[in-house]
Amino acid sequence: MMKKKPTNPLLHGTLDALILNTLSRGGRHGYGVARWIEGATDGVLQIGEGSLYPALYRLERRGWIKAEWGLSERGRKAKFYHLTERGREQLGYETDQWEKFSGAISRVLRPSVAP
Amino acid sequence: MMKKKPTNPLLHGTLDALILNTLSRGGRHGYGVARWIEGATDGVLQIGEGSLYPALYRLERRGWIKAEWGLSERGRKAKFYHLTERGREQLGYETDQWEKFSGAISRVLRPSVAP
DNA sequence: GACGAGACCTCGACAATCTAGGCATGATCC
DNA sequence: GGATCATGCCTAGATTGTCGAGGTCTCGTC
Repeated sequence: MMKKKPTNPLLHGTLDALILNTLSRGGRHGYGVARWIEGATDGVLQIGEGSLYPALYRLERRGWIKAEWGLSERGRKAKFYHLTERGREQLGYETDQWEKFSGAISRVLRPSVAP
Repeated sequence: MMKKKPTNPLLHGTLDALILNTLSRGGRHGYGVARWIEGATDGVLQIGEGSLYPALYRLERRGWIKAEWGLSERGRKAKFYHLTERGREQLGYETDQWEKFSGAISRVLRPSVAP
């Protein structure tokens, strides 16, 4: 059977860090952030727009990113985001958290590695 | 500032796999599963009972684990769970998913690793 | 006989994601 | 000129899973 989960709950909580990290490589508009993450992971991570935009607002509300309107490479109006100083700190914190927890989970899930 | 998230959203979706994996090492009662995971991760992962028991019911409802009452080592009545055949398949599936997604996330968050 | 730890259970709140829509514009192709 | 697609933004509602805070019962110990 192997019931497939309807969605992708593993993304839970990591989307913030993914977006912050993406923006730490240079400003990008929202749509571009999602495309970049998909490309960088060979399509493994798919960011739906219903997840993307709420996440961007959340990050902006918390002062971790800032937005300004501009024109995309293709000549359409687009909202460009860039990391703030506090956003960069937050990225560091969340990256640490990710390594700590994902490491712990991996050690349980993939046992029997000789020490 | 580095606002600390109230809870631990990284656990989202991985708790099932953690429980299934724990039970794949031998039957255990619910309380013992939580204690084992905490011990195996040096306390990094803490499983609250408000997360634990709902998760166990979920897994049982889906046919991945089965329960029977018994007596704990300390002589108290306890519900012992063990993996079913479908649970073992599911564990394989979820472990694969975890490696796939956590690998993708790690590659984004920790870039610049020479190939 | 009080008290803590073991072991179970449940309710309500909450946070984050997903589904599924909608809008507008520019490019491409028939 | 019209259809269609990709780009780019936005939102409402449902869903899911975790968490906090409560509660019960029993055993062992002091």
